[in-house]
Amino acid sequence: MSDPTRTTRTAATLHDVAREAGVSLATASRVLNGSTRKVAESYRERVQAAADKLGYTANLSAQATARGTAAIVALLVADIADPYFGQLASGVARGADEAGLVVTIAITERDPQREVRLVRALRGQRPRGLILAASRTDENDAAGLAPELEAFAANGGRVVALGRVAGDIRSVPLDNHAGAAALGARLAGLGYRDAVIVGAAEGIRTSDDRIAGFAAGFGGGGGTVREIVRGGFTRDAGYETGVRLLEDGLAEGTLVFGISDVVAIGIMSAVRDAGRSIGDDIAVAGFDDIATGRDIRPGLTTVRVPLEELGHRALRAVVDEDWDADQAPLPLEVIVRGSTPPRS
Amino acid sequence: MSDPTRTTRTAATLHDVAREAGVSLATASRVLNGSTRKVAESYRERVQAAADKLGYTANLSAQATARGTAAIVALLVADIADPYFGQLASGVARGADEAGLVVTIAITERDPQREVRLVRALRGQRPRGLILAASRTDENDAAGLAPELEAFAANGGRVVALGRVAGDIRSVPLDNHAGAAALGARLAGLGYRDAVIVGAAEGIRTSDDRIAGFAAGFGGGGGTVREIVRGGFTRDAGYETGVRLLEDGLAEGTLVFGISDVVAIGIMSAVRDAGRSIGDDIAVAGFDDIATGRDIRPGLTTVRVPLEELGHRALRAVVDEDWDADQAPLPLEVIVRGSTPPRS
DNA sequence: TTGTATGCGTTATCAA
DNA sequence: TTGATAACGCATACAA
Repeated sequence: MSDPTRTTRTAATLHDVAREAGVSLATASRVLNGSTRKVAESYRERVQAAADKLGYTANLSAQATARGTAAIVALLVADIADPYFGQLASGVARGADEAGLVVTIAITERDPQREVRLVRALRGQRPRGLILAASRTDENDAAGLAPELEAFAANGGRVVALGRVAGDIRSVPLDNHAGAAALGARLAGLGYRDAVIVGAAEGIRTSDDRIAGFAAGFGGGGGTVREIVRGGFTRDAGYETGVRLLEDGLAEGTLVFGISDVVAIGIMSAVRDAGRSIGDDIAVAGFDDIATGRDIRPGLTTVRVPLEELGHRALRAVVDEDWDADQAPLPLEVIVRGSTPPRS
Repeated sequence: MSDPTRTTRTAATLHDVAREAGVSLATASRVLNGSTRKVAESYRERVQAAADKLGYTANLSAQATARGTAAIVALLVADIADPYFGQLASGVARGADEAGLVVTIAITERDPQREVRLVRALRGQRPRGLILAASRTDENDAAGLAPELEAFAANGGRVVALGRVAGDIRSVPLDNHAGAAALGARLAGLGYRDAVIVGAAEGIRTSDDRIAGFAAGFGGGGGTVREIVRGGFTRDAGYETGVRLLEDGLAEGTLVFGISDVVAIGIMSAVRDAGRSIGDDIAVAGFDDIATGRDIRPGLTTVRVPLEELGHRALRAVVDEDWDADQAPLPLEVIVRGSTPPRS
């Protein structure tokens, strides 16, 4: 304020702070941003005082250029309005906060081409890491995602993917197959004999794994998967698929397994709108255990995925130097609620 | 690859591209990143080819240091796992994508102190703008948010807040009061006479406005607000408050207005868990119209807030040069569903 | 421990 | 139109 050389329209720089404190740029840098603390207490105080007075905030971009890497982690999700990704992002954000990183978020809209473009753009930030939460499909490879990721990794960036992926990529293990198998077995044990699976398009690994797992578990328990229908990953896709299924005729006592809770909830609405009842008439199960599943009646039977924890782990995978690649997958738990009453 | 001076572990720089193309740094910069296009076509092509070959991606940090501002918009939300903020963020992300901006997200956890810290940290990115979606409370001012925002604005950053705020701040108008009043009037018209309001802590403007509006509308229609209870903004807060209300005794035919859908849904669960029924016994209404409200039965009566659009507008407010400060607030629409059946 | 000087990848000014 | 070159704000190797 007393310094006429500084205009109000420019944020205080480290230079300003150093001058104000009467020390060198290097010293100011060390006390304010440096990690190795070797500055005399008197200087330290003066610099701090000057920084406070000037309202100094380190210019992260400049820091990043100087250091060659930014304190950023980029998160790619299919749709941030989807509670699945919301909870996941929540865990990522928490971890980032702990690690002193800023989270940059990008929406793929489940478009592989778009995803590649986004990765390319995000690379420009030179983020510490890239977390891919979006469903990886075979199409992605066709769209040229792999080389982009490799380039990023080659430059010192860390790529973390949910579920397993090939290449030089860390991944947070999540055994969709086992979880779905446990669900299928449990429901077979409850007496269900006929099931329809509403999945996403073929090639989406999460969907494929869950379908295969459920079929295995349900079949192993004596049930039969009558049909596998392909829809999308959204609530509306679930609803529409549900409507179609009902039009084609769905016998009483049939179990419909939606590939995710969001889809399952869409199916439930379709069932109700068709005048059928959930549970004794048409049973519905999902996967993920999003909050809504607890609040609807009957409650949605599902497999609990610790999404927040999953996001947090993904972030740790970016940050941790000694990351254990062979860690145990996060525990999945079958939760039976009213949407699949015991069938005698 | 054929160039031995470039190691694999370093991303291609503009310098590399220029050298590869046999042009100057300046020229390369102009064709690749500059806006004013005045480069000979032959050069342009050569530069592009070189960039493609080398897999060049502009270093956004360096760009930001040079330009003094980053192509970033920072978004502050209370909780990204909350569908309210999820949808909002979705709109922001869409707008950012259109404007060529990257979205940085930070979670305030509804902690004013934390919010101030975050704003401070985000300022370091020198983002183009800052969108405050978190509920602004009077405490914020006490925690010193205002000076931080002013400093940001003084340095050319744009602050956008949801709802109205004081100072040199753009805001996306949202008439919570009017929306809640319309809801109250409508419900009074349906025959409800006694209501309890479950709000958030005093000082949270969104909550205060909705409470006041509802009271006005409901009272104007001949109803009486029996009680105003203070809880939180979460589903669990709604649930707990609901439990307490029921324990204290809630007469049949009472209408409970939750300050947001999330809260209202918590209340509904509490009502059901207490063995009471939603609708004819205890009626419940919310605000926001999140997706879940459509999928539960009975459906949740609410006020529809175009959240995605709200987020998009917030981003436009950051970007647009000719922003109309006096634009009409987004239209809010009362949606009556089964949770508030007509009462004769 | 402190300061000087150089570099980080871009942009932008100013000559050519 | 194109090309040197000086910023941009900060980190850091090296010298003092």
